[in-house]
Amino acid sequence: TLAREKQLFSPQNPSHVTMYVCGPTVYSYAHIGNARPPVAFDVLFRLLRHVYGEDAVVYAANITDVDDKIIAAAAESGRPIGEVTELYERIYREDMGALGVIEPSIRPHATEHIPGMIEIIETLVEKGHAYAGNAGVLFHVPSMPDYGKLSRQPRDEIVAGSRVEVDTAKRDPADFALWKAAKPGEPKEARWESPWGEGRPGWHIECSAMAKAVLGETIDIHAGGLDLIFPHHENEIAQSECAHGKPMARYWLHNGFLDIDSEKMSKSIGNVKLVHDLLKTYKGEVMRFALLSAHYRGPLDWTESLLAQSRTTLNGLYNALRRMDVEADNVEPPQGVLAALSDDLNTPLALAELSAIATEANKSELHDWPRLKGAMLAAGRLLGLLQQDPEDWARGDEGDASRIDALVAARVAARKAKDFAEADRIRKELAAEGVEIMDGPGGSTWRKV
RNA sequence: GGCCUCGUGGCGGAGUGGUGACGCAGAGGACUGCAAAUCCUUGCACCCCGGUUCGAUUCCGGGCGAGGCCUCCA
Repeated sequence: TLAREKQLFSPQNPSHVTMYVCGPTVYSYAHIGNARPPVAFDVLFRLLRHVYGEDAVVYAANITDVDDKIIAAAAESGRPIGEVTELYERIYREDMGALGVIEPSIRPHATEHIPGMIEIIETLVEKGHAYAGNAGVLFHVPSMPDYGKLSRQPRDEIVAGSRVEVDTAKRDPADFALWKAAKPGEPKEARWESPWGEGRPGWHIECSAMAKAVLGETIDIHAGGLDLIFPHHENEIAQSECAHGKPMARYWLHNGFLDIDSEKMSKSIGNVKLVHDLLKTYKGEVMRFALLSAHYRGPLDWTESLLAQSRTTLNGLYNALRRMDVEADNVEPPQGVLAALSDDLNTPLALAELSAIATEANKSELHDWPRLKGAMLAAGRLLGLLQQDPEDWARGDEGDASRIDALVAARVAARKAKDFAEADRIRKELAAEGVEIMDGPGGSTWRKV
């Protein structure tokens, strides 16, 4: 984003590659749009680990557990702040896990890094980039000559077109809060001692401090949603670079927005879809496939038809794996898939490559199965797909498999005896409960549709 | 107003200065007792207007259209 072009990635230290993605504020359930960055950059994490080695990549995704919204949510429900944040963090992790997101290397919590935040703010005050007032400490935007380089917002325009309320405490209208003085009535758990009295950190400083603490002053990759470019990431840059005198991140990546049925997801339209709820209807892997079906930088329109297509395509891929009933070779990911992902995470192209391998596999003979199955699974590992047992996938949520197995066996016997009326009757009976039978030369299999 | 994306066939969605990826849906065929699954075949796609070029969906300019950001929304 900073360069406005694709660049060749080269880490500062190939044995210690660092990436940071802004994580959730844990005060409620995550919606499907919230899931896009964790899923997209999970693929990046997997790719980097493949290229540089599992232990060489350090991925930090924070948990924002102090924030106005959290305070409000806690007050509203009458529960302690810690209880609210713990609950929603747990749900968040479960939801992301269901989408195939592997745990980042580090999950820093804002509340664990307050001293680090205070330290950076002190440095900024000392260096003349920040000043304290009654309401807290503010970053002085004009003190940074190249402020706005990420969003390319001319500073005057920020002020002229902004929705900023005139705040007399600010020396410049663009100045933003580093430290917010506690207001009367605010809960104890949301205030910390500081050189400027009791209060809590501003949003932006949290990420600056956490990134520095767990990854260092200059990180390789910083990523997040498009909407964070301004002001969040712009302000992170301002804080970190003014405090440390070096670039905060060498590469910035931002994912596009997710729409629902061609409309922006918003509470006012009433079309917000929570991951937690969607998981009751769709398998997490189907949702992940849908999320990866568009390039991460582009928009993604979340529709019923997208989900249906994703499910069908994924079924086909699992079908191919199921057919190859052999031990898979442990092979490198297919070149085409690796090349696609290496080119700015081109997941749609990678999925196309995967489909091509599946087609080849469906045409192949036994002696090619270990290699092709291995190739599909290796590609799947990079994408976070196809890691389930194909039999389990086919059987879906069907609990009583033995009863179905018995019926299928009875039908096989009927067919052998050329009693096709009985065979068709059994097939019809199973179809009524969503079980589809597939007859092959080697016998009959079934799957839950 | 400023900054920034994007506009590809029924749908999703890559990509490229010159033989129309891939998936879904549809049509035809093979296979099958019939199906399903699978395979094969099939689809006069690149918003409009100029320009550059032997040739543009791809490069340049201008329109039109859609969307995002402009102080705490991924």
